[in-house]
Amino acid sequence: MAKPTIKELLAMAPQEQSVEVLGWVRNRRGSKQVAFITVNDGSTIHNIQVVVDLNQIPEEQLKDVHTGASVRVLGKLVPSQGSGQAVEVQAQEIEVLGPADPEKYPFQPKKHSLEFVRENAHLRARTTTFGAVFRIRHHVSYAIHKFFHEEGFFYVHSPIITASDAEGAGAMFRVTTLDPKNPPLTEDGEVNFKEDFFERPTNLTVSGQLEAELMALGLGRVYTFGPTFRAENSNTTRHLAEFWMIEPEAAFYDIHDNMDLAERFVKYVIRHVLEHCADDLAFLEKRLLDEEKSKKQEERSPMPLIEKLNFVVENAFERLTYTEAIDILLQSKPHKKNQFQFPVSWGIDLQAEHERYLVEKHFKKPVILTDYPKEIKAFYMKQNDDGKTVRAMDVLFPGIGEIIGGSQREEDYDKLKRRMEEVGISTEEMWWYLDTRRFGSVPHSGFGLGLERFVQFITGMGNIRDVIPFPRTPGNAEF
RNA sequence: UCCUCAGUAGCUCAGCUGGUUAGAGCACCUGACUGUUAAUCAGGGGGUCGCUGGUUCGAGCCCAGCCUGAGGAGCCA
Repeated sequence: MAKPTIKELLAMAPQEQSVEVLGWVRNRRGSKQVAFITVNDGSTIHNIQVVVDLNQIPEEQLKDVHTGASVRVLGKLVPSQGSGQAVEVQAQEIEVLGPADPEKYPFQPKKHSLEFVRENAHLRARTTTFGAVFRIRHHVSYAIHKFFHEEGFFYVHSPIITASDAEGAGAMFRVTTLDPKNPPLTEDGEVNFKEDFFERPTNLTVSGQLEAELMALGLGRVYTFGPTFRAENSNTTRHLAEFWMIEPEAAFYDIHDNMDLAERFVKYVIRHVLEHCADDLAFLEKRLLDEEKSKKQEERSPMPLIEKLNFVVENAFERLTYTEAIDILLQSKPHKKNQFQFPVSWGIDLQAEHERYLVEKHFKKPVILTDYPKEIKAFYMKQNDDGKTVRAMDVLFPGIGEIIGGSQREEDYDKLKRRMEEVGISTEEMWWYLDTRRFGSVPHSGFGLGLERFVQFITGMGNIRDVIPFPRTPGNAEF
């Protein structure tokens, strides 16, 4: 039999059978006669209680049993005499595999601030909160693959190193093997990338979308799921320099198919987590409620975490155009009372305060905005007949803002080429992208979803650095 | 990058208008306790008050610069 995890041990019927417990000590307490050790192995949020009769187990075996130590316990699985758990392990032998000096181990059996735990990111998988978050992150990732597979989408691996710097999605990390102190120069005194590894400038990808489009125009329905890099100097609770993005792309999908897909997708994944991570969600919900006790009434969430997730699953997303959204904002109280920091008018890029008003105050549910002015959106989006707007769609969520950004793509070769020239994107370097519109072009659509923002929404974690194991942010790449 | 706030024991924090030897809870160590649930009770050890400079008879507290962190904004997913 495979070694049972604590999750499996807790589910067994206690019949005084011999069991082995492997895990990390969370806490130890007790009296002269008996000691209680709570052990966790990460398989579940629940701990198993090991009971030690001090008349039978030599003191020597217990002296290194401190919070943080790893242990192997041999014992019998019995019904618990205490009220906090159904089963427990009556210890017969305890071995400390790796001691943890209690003077130096950073975590204690008490509540720590997220800032402190974040500074100990190398050990934080051992905490209750982060165990729950990372188990949920796994289930989210699994449900994403499951959803797309069931919908007939193929998982494609887009490149991480790209030569294209035309995607316009922000500052990029240069990839080079040149000596930074002494790079080869051209006659003009510029760095000569002809001598670099790829014989041209290359960067880490900021999006797999363009490659996903190439694959979709052949495989039909595809999605990417991989790391993405942005060298922006962003210091917020919603930005990372390295994050994971999911980008489906589907041939013969128009903007409405795209919206339907996005809504189905989000609901499917949340439903999966509700079904499979109930214990972790319950803990995170309680944690959030405790945290919010110290906040003002108006800053508290309108509903508890699980209720919020059910609400998203059960209600249709509100769909409206950018133009309709601007009208609502122009009619709104904050606009009339001059309370928006950024004034509202048709053509502006919506600010966080505007999106929050629409999602949190006006509709009180997820919102999909479409048909944005072309000036504030990317070159590849399909142009509407009005000549002013493009078939973009942004899905806005309460608390975190834009969680999905997508569009129907411009499939018309001439329109796409003209737009690229207008905004100054090299049609020569992007010949391969334009080629898909020269040969057998079809309407197609797709979107990008930031995995971490999604996990933030599902777990209720306020800071994006707490939903990725080892966050990369400006000035921060330890661990 | 900009704005705001914060930095006191391993952790969470208190420290009055500048005044003598800087405090509490938790953790740790010692002891007590027949089954605990972040156990409880008694005692003990533990501090470069972020760093540098300044004002002052005297600075944890006031001033300047810097460092680090958090929240908000921009950029976006």
